Amino acid sequence: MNRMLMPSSRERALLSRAGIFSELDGSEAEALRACSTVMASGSHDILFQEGEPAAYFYSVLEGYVRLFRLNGEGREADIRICEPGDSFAECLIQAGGTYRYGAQSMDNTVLARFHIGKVRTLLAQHPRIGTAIMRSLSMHLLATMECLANDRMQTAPQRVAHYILSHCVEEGPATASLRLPFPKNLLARKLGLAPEALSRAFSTLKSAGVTVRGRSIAVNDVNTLRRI
Amino acid sequence: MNRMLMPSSRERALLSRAGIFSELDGSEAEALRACSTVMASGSHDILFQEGEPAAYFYSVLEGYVRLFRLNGEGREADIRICEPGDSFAECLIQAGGTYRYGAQSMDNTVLARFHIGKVRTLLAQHPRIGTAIMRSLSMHLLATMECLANDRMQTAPQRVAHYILSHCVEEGPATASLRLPFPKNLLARKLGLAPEALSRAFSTLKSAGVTVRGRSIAVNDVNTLRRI
DNA sequence: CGAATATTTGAGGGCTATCAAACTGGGTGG
DNA sequence: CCACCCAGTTTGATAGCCCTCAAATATTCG
Repeated sequence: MNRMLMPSSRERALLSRAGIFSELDGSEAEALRACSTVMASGSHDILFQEGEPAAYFYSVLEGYVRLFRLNGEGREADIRICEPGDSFAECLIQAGGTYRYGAQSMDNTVLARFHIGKVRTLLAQHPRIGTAIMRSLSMHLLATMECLANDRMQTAPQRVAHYILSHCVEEGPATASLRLPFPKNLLARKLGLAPEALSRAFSTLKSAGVTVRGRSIAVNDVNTLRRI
Repeated sequence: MNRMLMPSSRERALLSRAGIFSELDGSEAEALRACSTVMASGSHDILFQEGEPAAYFYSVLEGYVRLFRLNGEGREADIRICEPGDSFAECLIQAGGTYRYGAQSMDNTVLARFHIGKVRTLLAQHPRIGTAIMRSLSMHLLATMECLANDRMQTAPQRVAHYILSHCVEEGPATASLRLPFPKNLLARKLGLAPEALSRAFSTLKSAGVTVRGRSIAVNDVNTLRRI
């Protein structure tokens, strides 16, 4: 299921592109890298479950990981979809103990796994690593707060419009397009919707000039979309 | 509107009870305190608006502050209700620039206001202050993620039951009680509900042995409530 | 005591989850 | 090359949940 990989130069390159490493200098990056192992996992593999003792935090190098919580019986809710460059569970460096949510690979993924205890030790010696982690935590917190606010005030079509507008690239006068990096059911999870609701949201947005074909999305008029 | 206060010994005591200060030693606490000003504000005062340049983060000493976001027109959503001991906007130490949400005092409040630039300078000299801030960020992130998951999977009565169970004190065999520290409309905001929905949730919970009188809540049987 | 503020209750409607079924596209093996 | 299969997606029907508006009732505070 999970196979360990030799740290190849390709993986070193991927790793240094991870958000945690930006703004670290050579020796800091090397010290942090020394706490990590690169690993791979297949689609649907569970990386850890809510409640397990927490030993590692992770950075996604390739693929997608979903973080979720379970309710008493059966129901589960997604909290976040992690993309390449994202890290997760680094909050346990300071709020340690056990994982507070589950993590599941949603594709063939490559991950860097950091030993929490070792990284914690590093903080005294390399304060800028602490700063890098604070930056990551801060950005996650802001993103999660925005997500919460959007859940509480936006309808499904508005959430989808917002996603499109913040990920598309302009192509011509007010037109834009976008190719989803993952299947629609992952986008639905990310937005807190059932897949059916996402599909209906897209069809609502047709009248606002949004065309969907497979993973390709085209926007006729960015300004119309913004008014949704 | 906002009046500055002399740093009295009472406020010093309040301040050291703030989450940020726990686990700091005397000199670290003193250094952090030197970046702060104590201030008071009245109910409904706006402390800052989304989009304003961010110069300070805050710790609530007394009273309650709500963090919220505005939608295009009129609608607003609450993100968090901050209680005494909580800090907010400390994520801007690393993800600085502008405030990403508004903050409004919901009572007569006493706040400590920390100058972000000064605190950022302190980090190199006192790494454990950075650790304290990381811990605060981590706990906020976990709490916000839990809130998001609960919003996505729990109904109004379930959210209220969850709130009661996590704040009540046991009194007898399986019985418990709780006194709300703030009016019900604040609880409604905290749980992402309209005040009417909170009221209806309480009345639904009557059949599970929950009695509400003003701010006092009594629970007949904790286990019944847990099964909601 | 009285005005302002909270809370409750009722009626109605919009939104989205759920279940079930039809449909799509791409890959498989014959 | 084609029939088949499968996972992902779409569509339809239904129901539950919660928001909104409006009005009645409690509470709080000065």
